[in-house]
Amino acid sequence: MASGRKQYPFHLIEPKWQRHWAQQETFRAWNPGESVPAQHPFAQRHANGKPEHLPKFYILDMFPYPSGAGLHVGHPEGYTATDILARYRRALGYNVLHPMGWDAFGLPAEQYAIKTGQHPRTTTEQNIANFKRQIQSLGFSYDWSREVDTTDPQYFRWTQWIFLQLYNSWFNPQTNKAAPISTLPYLPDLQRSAGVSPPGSPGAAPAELEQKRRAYCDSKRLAYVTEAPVWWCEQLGTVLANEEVVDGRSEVGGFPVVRRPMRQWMLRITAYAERLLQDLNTIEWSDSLKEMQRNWIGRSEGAEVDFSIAECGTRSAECEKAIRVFTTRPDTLFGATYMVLAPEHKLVDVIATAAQRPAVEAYRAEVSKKSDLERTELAKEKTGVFTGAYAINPVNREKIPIWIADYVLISYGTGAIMAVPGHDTRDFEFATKFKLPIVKVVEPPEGVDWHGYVDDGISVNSANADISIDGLPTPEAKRKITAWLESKHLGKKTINYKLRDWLFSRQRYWGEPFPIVWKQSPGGQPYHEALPESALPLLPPPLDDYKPTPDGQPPLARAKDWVNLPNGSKRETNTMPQWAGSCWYYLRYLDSHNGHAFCGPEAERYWMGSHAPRSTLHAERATPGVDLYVGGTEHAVLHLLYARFWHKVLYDLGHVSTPEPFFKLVNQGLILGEDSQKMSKSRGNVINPDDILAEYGADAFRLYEMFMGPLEMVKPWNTRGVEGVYRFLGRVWRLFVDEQSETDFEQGLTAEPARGPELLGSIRLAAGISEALPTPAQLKALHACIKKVTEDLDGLRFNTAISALMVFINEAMTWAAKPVSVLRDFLVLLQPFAPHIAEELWAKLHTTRSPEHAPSLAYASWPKFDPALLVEDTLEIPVQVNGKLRDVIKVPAGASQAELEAAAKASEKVKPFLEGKTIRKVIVLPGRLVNIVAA
RNA sequence: GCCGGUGUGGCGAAAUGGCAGACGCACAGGACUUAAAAUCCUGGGGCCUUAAAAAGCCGUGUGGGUUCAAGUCCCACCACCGGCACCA
Repeated sequence: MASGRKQYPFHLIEPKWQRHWAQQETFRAWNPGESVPAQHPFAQRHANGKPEHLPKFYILDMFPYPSGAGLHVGHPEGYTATDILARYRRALGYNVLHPMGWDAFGLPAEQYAIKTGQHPRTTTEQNIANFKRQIQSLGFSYDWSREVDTTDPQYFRWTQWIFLQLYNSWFNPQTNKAAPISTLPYLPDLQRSAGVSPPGSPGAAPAELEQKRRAYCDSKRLAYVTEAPVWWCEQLGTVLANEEVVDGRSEVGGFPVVRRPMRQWMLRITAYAERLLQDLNTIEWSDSLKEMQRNWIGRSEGAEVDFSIAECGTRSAECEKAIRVFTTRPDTLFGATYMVLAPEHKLVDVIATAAQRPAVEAYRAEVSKKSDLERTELAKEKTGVFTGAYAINPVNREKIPIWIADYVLISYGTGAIMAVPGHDTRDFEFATKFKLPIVKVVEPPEGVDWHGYVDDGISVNSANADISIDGLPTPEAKRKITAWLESKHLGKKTINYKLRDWLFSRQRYWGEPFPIVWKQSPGGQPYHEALPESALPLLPPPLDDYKPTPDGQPPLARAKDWVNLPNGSKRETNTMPQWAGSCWYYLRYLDSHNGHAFCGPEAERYWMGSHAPRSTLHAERATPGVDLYVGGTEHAVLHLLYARFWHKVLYDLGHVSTPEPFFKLVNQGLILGEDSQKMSKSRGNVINPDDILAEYGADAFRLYEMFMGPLEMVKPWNTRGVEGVYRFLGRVWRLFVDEQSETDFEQGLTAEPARGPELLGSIRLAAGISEALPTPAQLKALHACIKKVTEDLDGLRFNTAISALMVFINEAMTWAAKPVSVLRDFLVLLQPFAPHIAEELWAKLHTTRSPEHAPSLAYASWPKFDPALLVEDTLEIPVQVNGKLRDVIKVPAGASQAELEAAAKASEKVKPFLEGKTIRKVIVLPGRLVNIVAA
């Protein structure tokens, strides 16, 4: 790295202030009711202000997974942005909550444990220590007293507690809210109380009834158990998450994985699909992010339609029933010429004819071997098999064949479709391949081929004795046919979502154990039961071996004493996924030491905004929830959807007071390597923040990451650019300090490096700095800077704010006399971006007192800009002829339209362009521009 | 295929519909220096012309349009990045 002389002694300044802030607890945020010590800078700033009377600002970073690789340059990007805003809001007078913590459960620590036998806690603690050191060396203004660690029993105690809230709740479709399971009406109870016996069980035994009731409750809980296929990797001896499986092989090691059904815990997030979708309209997230969530939720409106079975392979009672399909295009029902069931559909066994059964079985076997990935990858060529059975199209009574094909998914809709090859791309491909009839029921616009035309048009060939939708445009046709189907009890309007319930269990060691035990009913069936809240936290057992058992049981199953309880019940051996801890950490920060609740209600209402005083400091509305959340796009759906889901459940149950957790959210853009490629070890283009810090210091590092470009943009790293902002900080330093004392300092430092901190104090202020009154030009430069920096911070435009600071410094470097008042205000503006150098220079400006007693820059008031100072006496006005720039004229600031027009016409540079032409029109914008239209 | 985003000097970028390229990097020339580093000053989109300049013309992915005026608004396209992807 090419670099000569140090621009300024950041290596002494930065640790000095980091220590100072830590000792003073400068950035501690105060909860309602807390008494602030009189000597704390917060108390000095807000002399009569109790925390609860101040407007709050909650600014949150996505907490990191403390990996062994240490901090990446992407982490400080978002962290610097939030830190700048946190410091800015403090200067404006807000009570700012800006916390940090660790999302510390996770696979790497567990895999390291499997390899070495070292407990994941040890690895995790080491990694956290390293992350914390790195983050602290950047001088962020976090309130470390609120630090959370998801693997701390005092933390995950409440993660388990929230799980119990889910477990003990059901979603009431009447109120559209979660409610305690005790409020769930149980049908047999109701029937009995109404004097009606449940059919077929006049004298049901209490035990049997109890079992039924339990099964009914379990079918409604927000946390429930099901058999679901998971990825099992034989070589790794573990189960893998979807994200850990790439092209049918494990991401680590590249070993084959297979689907295997296992008992799994699920969370009923689908119950919240509509609210998760609708409430996106109430929060300020980027359009692209909202769109991603909308797509993930995948709402589509349509109809369910019943097709009766005409010819069936067996004589089962099932054959009397209908096959239900979901369609978004009920208007094309007359064009349904065949049906397709997913290969896994329950009715396939029932309807397949003897002749077709071997082919059907073979196809199903083949499909079951394929992963979802293969199924979609091989999507080019459609495959499928005829079942031999027929159904009746309910609108035209035609007999249509029933096929099975893997392009129909069992997990969406009803797992069965009506195929309309005329107007659906996939059905068209399939019908073409298997020579099935294709008919036209939608008339496309003039000149468009109707074959496979899928957009809206006019219905044709769509009438029977009872109903006709011919001639209707698609939206009306849909409405009319759906109403008709409902009237005939053949179908009904339905909404479907792509969103699936959340698979919530992992077969891992390093995660939160479920607070659940399994018991045997008298009949021998196992059932689950929640632990009481008093049993929390439920700690995982100590183990020597962190691998799953040879028969595929989770690692916790190895701890026999832990699993088998004295009363004969057994513990749940699955653990929760890493998402669990990150679903609610922003709530724990509010009251992170509370031993009685996940968060105290007062702290919750204050910081989440529902009871916070409205801000009189800023022209904006009080925001419900976290005021600003910054993090990477990689969490656009999963984390941000899961957290919103949990928050809504807690809201329904009265534990939190806002329906949404994160009011405003910004995604920082990825930082690429110097070669404009994604940073990766294999490419060798990874930038280590520690190296940059050692070379240029934290302030330059912070400044550079913000100066690179807009926060949300993807942008390549350029270490030369760091040198640029580093030079800028050097100019700031030289503006303030006396050259001779600086030279003496350096010589002293070379002789006795150990005396650095002491020598730092010997650097004197530059001679030109005085209490003199600023000149109008100086005030203008300062106030232009205040205006620009303030507006840019409000708009999160850090790069242009920094350029305004540079413009100011470039001008101030030319001043012989430097008024202290101007320099002070400048330091307040600089402080959020480069806090260490700003604090050091601020302390030097207060030399009358010892630096320890100087008012803290961290709580200095943000300067207000005075528009009157920015008014110019003369203005430079561009003059255009026919929209092309011809001259720039100088006019007095108050020049009237007529004066401007006259001055423009008088310009020697403009005249030649008006020669021989007639002036048609003159556009004069006073103070801005003159445009002469001539022809 | 669908959805979202982005295209501006050698590079990162800036620009309420109103002087395109602020600020910074890299580069070139100069000052200081025995020399270097550091620092300071100056220059710079392209074309045309010229000894040098001035003036002029062109210029924000491409092609149209709206407007007195378009990087900015509208229409159609192209390229790149991100997400989803047989979701009926």
